[in-house]
Amino acid sequence: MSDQRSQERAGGERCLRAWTRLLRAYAATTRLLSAGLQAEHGLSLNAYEALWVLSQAEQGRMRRVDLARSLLLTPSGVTRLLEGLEAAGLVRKAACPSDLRVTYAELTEAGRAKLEAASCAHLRAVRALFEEHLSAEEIERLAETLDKLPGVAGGEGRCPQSG
Amino acid sequence: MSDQRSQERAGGERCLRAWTRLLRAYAATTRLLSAGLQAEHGLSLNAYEALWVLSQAEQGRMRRVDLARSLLLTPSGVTRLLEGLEAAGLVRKAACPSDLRVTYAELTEAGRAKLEAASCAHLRAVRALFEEHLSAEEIERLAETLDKLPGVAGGEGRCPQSG
DNA sequence: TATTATTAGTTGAGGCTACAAGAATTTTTA
DNA sequence: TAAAAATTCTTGTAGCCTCAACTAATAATA
Repeated sequence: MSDQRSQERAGGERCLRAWTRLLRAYAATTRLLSAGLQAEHGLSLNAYEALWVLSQAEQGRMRRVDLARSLLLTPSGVTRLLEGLEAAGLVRKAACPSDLRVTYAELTEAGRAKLEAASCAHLRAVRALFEEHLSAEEIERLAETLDKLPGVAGGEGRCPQSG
Repeated sequence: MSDQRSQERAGGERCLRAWTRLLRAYAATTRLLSAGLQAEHGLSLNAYEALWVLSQAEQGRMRRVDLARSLLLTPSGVTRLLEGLEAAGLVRKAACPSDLRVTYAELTEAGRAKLEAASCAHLRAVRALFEEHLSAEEIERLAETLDKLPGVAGGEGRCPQSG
């Protein structure tokens, strides 16, 4: 009967529902979208995202640490990811003359070409996924809502290892 | 003409924005929430979810295949996940007399206790994560929207009732 | 300036998950 | 009812990622 208590519980259930949906939405959508990317271009989702982030950066290059923050990976995760991309010739290392600690990750021409080749089909798949099930307003609102969760907005993701 | 084309592009960008937010939201929130669960109870997120799903099932047990669908894991993923939970004594195997192919995953008393012990702090963390950043309506709408994405609602409409 | 703290990045070990292949057991079909 | 197909589950292998520990370089401080 206590109105307050039942409201309490409703809040908990609402959060739990949103949370499990988020987990499932991630699992379901990444499975769908990574399949095509992997089959057609041999790229994982994070590999694609890395190429894309680099392509948006000045001179197509970034410090590896910034790339990590941008992708929400640990520094070691970036090292491993770039290992593959470097082996494939899509990204190369570049030194930073003013700070010998940093190594840039720099998009190669092949990397840019690969990104362009993969983008068309990938973007189409992303659009299909969202637009076939959600209205424009729902999509917009979804992005806005997720943006408010901690660590999601902008490029200012915090590195989990040094936290 | 150009109006239509620019609307086209706006739709693409909207989808892309929602998609990258979803990726980042997953990465950011799972990191936050799994940390506590792992540190305090030695459970991964999927291990917790598995215990929870089992606890909601009749007699605290399910066919492994159904558990896989519910968690959006492959059958092999479930085998490996349950390996750990069985070794920890939280789940046990049980035979199905009517179909010798199936093995049930069955929650043990220790498993139920572990779930109960972990739930309180975990639920609090989930609530904090959402309610500190989103309004009740936003949370509600977020869950509803994600539910419309393919494969999210499918596992079976589990409306969690607080354990 | 010498020392200490911070930052950038890599490496080894290990966890989690998928995929492919295979074994055991129904179920379907001809 | 025998053969084919489908279902349930496990195992080997491999990819991707994290954490802990480490090196190297820079910044801050006494």
